[in-house]
Amino acid sequence: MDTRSDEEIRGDLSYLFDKSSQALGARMATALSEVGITPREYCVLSKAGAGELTQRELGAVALMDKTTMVVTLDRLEKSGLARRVPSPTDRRVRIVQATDAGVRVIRRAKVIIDAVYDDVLGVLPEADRTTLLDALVRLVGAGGPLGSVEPRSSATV
Amino acid sequence: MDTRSDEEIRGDLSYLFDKSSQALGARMATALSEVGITPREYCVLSKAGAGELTQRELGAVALMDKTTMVVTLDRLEKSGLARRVPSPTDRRVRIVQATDAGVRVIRRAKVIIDAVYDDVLGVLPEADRTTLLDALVRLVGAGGPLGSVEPRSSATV
DNA sequence: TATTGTTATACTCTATAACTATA
DNA sequence: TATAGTTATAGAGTATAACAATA
Repeated sequence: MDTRSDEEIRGDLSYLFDKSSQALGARMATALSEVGITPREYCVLSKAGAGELTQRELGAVALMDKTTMVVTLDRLEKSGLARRVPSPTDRRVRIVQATDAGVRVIRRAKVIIDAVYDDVLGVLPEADRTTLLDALVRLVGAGGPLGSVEPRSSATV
Repeated sequence: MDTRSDEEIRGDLSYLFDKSSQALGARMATALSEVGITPREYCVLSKAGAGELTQRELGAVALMDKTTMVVTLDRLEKSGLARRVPSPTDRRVRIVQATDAGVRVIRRAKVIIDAVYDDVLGVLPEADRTTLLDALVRLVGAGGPLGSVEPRSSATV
């Protein structure tokens, strides 16, 4: 598909990141379809777990809009993997829980995901793998050039 | 925004790639807006150059659908950065050329892009930077686990 | 008056299908 | 019959605004 040489794409950081993200996402979607969920559904379902979080909190953790959360949960509920439980203390909010079937799916999905990671990273020598992951965390993590801005203390502003 | 620790996100390769791609894309879009083009427009315009490629060929090189190419070129033409020239040999096809203004914009954009790359990768020690880029090329390049499949010789099939 | 979750709506990006004009 | 480019359209994904129920 790509007609450029390895040397050419090495200088195109945007392409390297975009392609990595897109290709891994596609692989993951294919692999997870075996257990009948999408990567986004796994993200939500695995964070919901036993059920401590409200829809709003879950949206905050999974970095998605509350309206996106609604449609995601609609699908998870329809396929019997999650349920919305009314909060006993606040009748506005709903706690999200993975069902028993949902917990089983998460467990199987986790195995699949780890296998894909191993398969992808397996082409790299152990030392390079460590450097790659550490470098990405450095770039993307708090304070990094691609991470969210650290909330400064008001004194520095 | 992200409430997880560095140790947690280190195990989430999908997140690392997605966030890298998304955050760099956002930074790049902001930086390039200074010269009035989007990353996608830069991609097309820089590959068009003096004008050797048809719309279809340009779409193949830039990895985008011909209908996406149409709207991208419509915008580039409207802002005076590219033009469609009828091919002298085939009246169906159109050669895409960057205008003089387009060439100037590409040149300025290239400086901006390199500055962003330097700024982002600058937080890494030189050795780690090399390992990171080499590793990504290995993963994404031809034959890698996230790359396009090499067309095998018919003998091996 | 503010908040949770829902619905309706719109916007972007991208792709599919149908069309035209050529070959 | 096939191809280059265009148009129309539809599908994801995501976001904004208005709304109902509740605080």
